Amino acid sequence: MLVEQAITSADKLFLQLRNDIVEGVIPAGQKLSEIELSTTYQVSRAVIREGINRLESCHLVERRANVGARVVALSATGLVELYDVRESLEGMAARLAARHMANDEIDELFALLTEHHSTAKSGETYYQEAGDVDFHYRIVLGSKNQQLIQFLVNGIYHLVRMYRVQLGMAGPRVSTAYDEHLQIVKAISNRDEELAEILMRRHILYSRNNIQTKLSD
Amino acid sequence: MLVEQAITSADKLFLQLRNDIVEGVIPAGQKLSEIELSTTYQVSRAVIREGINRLESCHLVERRANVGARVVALSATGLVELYDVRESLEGMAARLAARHMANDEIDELFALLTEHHSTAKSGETYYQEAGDVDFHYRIVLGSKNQQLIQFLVNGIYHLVRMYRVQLGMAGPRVSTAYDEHLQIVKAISNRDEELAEILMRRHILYSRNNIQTKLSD
DNA sequence: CTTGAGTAAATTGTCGACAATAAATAGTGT
DNA sequence: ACACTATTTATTGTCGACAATTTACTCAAG
Repeated sequence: MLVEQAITSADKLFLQLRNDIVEGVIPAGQKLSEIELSTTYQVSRAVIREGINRLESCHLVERRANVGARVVALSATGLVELYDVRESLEGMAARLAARHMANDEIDELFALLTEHHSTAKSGETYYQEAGDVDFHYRIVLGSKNQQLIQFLVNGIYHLVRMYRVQLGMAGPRVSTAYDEHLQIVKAISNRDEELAEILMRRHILYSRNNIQTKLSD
Repeated sequence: MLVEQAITSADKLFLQLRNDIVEGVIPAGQKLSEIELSTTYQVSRAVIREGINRLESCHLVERRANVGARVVALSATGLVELYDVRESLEGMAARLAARHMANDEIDELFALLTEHHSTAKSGETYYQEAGDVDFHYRIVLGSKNQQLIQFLVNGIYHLVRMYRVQLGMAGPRVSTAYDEHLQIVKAISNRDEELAEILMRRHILYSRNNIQTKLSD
């Protein structure tokens, strides 16, 4: 996993706040008061503002001039919209991965899948979700497209996780996902760009539909 | 066109800096010294830092802790990578536009195309590029996907423009683009999502290839 | 001449105070 | 009681100064 190391205190604050927001410690829609945060975290307002600015770049908070920042309000619509973006970008990532991934990277991917599969059968849902994240993460990195990597890893993934945690739909659909993952890796292994993209898009579309029906209840 | 109005002085500075960077007044790779900028623009360093932070969210500058910010270094690779991302996202935008655009919006789009076409025949290259931007812009808005709109309009479009200006390839391929635009709008008008996406992706792929060959010289 | 440690200069990070703006409250007239 | 205005309060925006860090420079040793 990519390690983001904090250098300045603004870095630390940013990472902590991002985690707190993504994991739901700070709930959606909540106002982020600069004064309040500066007293709780024992740093000056300049540091807080710096941190909030970065959260804004991740689309995790929204600011209005002279009013303040709030954690983004989440809605079923927003999550579904996000999945459309994911479908498009990760589909492209799978296509590029089929073009650019090294052979040994693909081998590792196969190994990872079987390992996750055996762990999943023992019923540990935590590892299931972690495995899913890891899988998508490697495909994205395999695209070798820095712009794409940047958008997905530093932006969209945190957003998706926040939505899923707060809407109470963490870690669904893991049992069926394994086979879909396997087919994708096979397509990449065969250097079949077209199929890799199609399968990845379907895979994410299924998740989208799954979420949409769950939200109807 | 969407009007971004500046409220605070940090807003004004951000918009000005962004424009200067995108239009090449501030060249790629240049260091953005906080002290220097604060003297030239006659504002405090806090305002400068705020502005630079926002430029960072647009991926127009890169910062390193305790070192400073520089305008992103551009390369042929980077531009091509960006076009892959565009292909994916705008393809999805065209698909969603075919699903969600209102009939009168589509009519306006047709009208816009013929108008731009007649203007272009008089040979005004400025309007050609503006027309192209306008066209893509409307498709993206027609997707009604706020996440997608956000990513493209506030992020990628500025980046693409910067790359194109600085690599000296503003406004190419306008003559052939008209027909491609027309076919896309027809597909949207027929509510043919699949075709709309395919045509948009091809359209952007052609631009990508065009740029790639030009960069080889 | 090159390499390295050590020092000096310049730049960024952080802080607390003040100014400007928006929200909340109190007061007045109808 | 209601609507509207004036005032107060709280929050964000901006500023200049200081601390921490990096970079540039000096100088001595090999």
